[in-house]
Amino acid sequence: MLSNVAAVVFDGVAPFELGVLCEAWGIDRRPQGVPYTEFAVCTERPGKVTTSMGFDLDVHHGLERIEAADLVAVPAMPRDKPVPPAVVDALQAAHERGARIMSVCVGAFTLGAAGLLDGRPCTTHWLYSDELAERFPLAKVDAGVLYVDADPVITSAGSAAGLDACLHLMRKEWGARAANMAARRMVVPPQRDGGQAQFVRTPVPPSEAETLNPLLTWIVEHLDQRHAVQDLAERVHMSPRTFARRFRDETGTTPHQWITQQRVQRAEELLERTQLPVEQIASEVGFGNAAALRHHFGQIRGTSPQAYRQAFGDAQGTDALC
DNA sequence: CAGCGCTTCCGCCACT
DNA sequence: AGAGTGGCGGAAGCGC
Repeated sequence: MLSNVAAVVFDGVAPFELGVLCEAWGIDRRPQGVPYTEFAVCTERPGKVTTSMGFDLDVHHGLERIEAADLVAVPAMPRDKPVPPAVVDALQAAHERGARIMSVCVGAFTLGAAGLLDGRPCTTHWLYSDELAERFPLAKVDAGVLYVDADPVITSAGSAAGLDACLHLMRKEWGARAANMAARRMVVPPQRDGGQAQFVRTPVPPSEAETLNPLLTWIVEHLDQRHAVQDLAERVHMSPRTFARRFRDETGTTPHQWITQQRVQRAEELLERTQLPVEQIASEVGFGNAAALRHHFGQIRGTSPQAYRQAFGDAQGTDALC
């Protein structure tokens, strides 16, 4: 269930991280075929809430709004100030009744204060991961990833990684097509995988010519073919060694892993919108056989292609929007 | 699911 | 000196 989202804020909230949540959950994208979520921002005492950027919010809802939410979202808030006890109580109550809780960036500290990270794998902005581990010794902090889905508790890394976590949740609940559509409306790349490294060295490459982007889109357009690292390196006139390094710098993964992810992603789309047999989908996305597809699909998505099609497949085959 | 041959990845180092 | 490159080899991972 994912139809009602509440974002919790208190004084000093970071506007960008809150904005990420508003953008992800607060916009009606039903015309694009994305399920609707009721969304509200709430706080202990409705009214003025200060932000970290020198302007204030006027929040209309109190913490009781959380009771209706199946997802409680926590943006980045001051980690050096005590979390209001009422917020702690509300988070714990939400967790106990089975709601999902997600945090963005240092919002993880708020979850930690509510004891929600104890014994769970989690992450936060790489700058603060040591501090998080120190202050919440029972939390299993992984500093190197974009987000961690320890359902029902999802934590994400710095700022924009929150969006990746949101898209991940949409994909999980609504399927790849709805998630891709939402991503498209937000004009962000469809989805980065959670395990992707936080520390991407060249997040904004200087210019098209100095980038692997053209190669990446070429690969995606020719997914059905085999792609050896050596050939790819030649295509961009680099030695295999340099190519591998540049690839990691720009994407945060290795060529092989990246391609596998793309293949699974494409397979998802085909499972959703076509009736093609798994065998044929496997070969269209570049897996040698159906077993290979099943293997990687299971690894990355945690289900089988068949089960995925059951859950998200479009029996009518109508596909006007994508 | 095991085993085998091949590819990939990464640390190290020498060279521009 | 310092940054980027590329070859090498071993371990891990992959496809079949």
